[in-house]
Amino acid sequence: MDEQAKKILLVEDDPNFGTVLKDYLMMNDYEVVHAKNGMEGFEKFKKDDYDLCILDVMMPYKDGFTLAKEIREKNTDVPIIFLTAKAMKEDVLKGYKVGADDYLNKPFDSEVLLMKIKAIMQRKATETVADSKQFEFKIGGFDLNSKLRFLTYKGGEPTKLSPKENELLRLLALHENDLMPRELALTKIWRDDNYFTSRSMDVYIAKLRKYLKIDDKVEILNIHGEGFRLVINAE
Amino acid sequence: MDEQAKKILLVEDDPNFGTVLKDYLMMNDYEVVHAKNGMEGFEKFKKDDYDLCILDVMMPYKDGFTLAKEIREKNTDVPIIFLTAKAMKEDVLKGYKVGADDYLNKPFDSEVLLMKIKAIMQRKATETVADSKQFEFKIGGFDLNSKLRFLTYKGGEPTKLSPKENELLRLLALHENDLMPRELALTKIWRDDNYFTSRSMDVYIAKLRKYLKIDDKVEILNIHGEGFRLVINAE
DNA sequence: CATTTTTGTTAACGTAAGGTTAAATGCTAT
DNA sequence: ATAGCATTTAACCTTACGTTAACAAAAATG
Repeated sequence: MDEQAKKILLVEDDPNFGTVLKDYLMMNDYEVVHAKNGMEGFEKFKKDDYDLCILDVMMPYKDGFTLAKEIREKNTDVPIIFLTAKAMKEDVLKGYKVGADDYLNKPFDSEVLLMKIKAIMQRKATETVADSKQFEFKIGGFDLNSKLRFLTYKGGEPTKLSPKENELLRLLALHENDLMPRELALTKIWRDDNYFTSRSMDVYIAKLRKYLKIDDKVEILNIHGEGFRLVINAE
Repeated sequence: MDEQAKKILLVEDDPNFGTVLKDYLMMNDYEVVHAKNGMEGFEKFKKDDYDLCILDVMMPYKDGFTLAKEIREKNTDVPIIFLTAKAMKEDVLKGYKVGADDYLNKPFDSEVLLMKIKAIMQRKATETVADSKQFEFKIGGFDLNSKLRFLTYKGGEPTKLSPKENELLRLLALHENDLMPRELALTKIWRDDNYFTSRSMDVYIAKLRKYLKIDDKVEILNIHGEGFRLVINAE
């Protein structure tokens, strides 16, 4: 079952600490690639697939947040853990905006890190099955191809969807007939939850409703203060 | 499953280091041919098929980059790993867009090399199966002979394609009706991913579209921010 | 029922990506 | 050297996206 060693990209400029951490992780059966700065980290990231990234925040050439942002552009799903020097509130906040899964203040207990890693891997393992690999949805009379980003109604001309439209509709479809919390879309798609992103999301809901209008069995309902619900009515 | 020992061409002028490295690789079940300079390296390369080349950069008679370029002329697919002295900055390397799969700074950890080799072999293994050996495609009313670089429409006069046109169309055809990521073409064909190569690719997309225009069942669609899709519509 | 909060809708704007064309450069073979 | 390609660079244009703003409507609050 637990076939393949999970691969971790560790980006840490302090050579001592980095090596120690790497060894520790490897002792715990992870495959670890160690990059010494953000620049190198990104190169390594591009070259391979990783199950987790651990990024130091303070680094020369390219700090951890910038690196995370670049990584996110290429891959929306890799979990990221930040290592921060002190409990800087802003740092933490900034980290979550980029879609961090966790953060740790240095110095930290290595066992805690290990637990966090395990938890994240676990989460990903169960998430992935249902979520991550599903790209085709039947939504009433529509077919959504989420990989190629198009929406077809009864085999007619496909409508092209923008990335945001596509992700939002996909998320709604994953929660078909169920509540899709506002906050979920904002953190997953917009990676930030504030007044403006929320407004932006509303704009996209409007766009989707327009697309879906031709099928009156399909509608997006609002649940005030909670989120939205993609409803597919029977014939 | 893991049938044949992978064959590695090692070109390294330092006899001590070269021998040690060769032995180390052979201990890890690779078949290794060791050449002592670029000249000899190229001779050996021509004489056999290799799964990987490891080239020292600094060598008398013919340096690693020059050798790599010659190798590339004969074979666009062999992975190449460069061994460079620590002093050399990445900037210097970037000038040589030979399509290296990786770089290693001497002195390096032999385990790291081994991991890189494994990763590269793995990558190639999954890529190669479907891809590497296919040279004829039916694209709607067209026939593409990718070996001779001919594009024929309904048995008419063949159009000659330039190398880049040909490779790009072939890559699109390999992903027929599916997304062909921009980045894939840039790394595989242009061996570099920047503003200009990207622009260049667009120019070639335009050329291909012009060729394909006579058949209105065939079109190249853009998926904004992702890549292109060669669509072949039914009758 | 007045007021605040949340959502709906449309349009405008800025930025980035892609499309097109032509000129400059590079390459190869004569 | 130079003619004839292939390819890249450049400039310029168009389209696509996403955010923001402004205003309207609906729902909650009290």
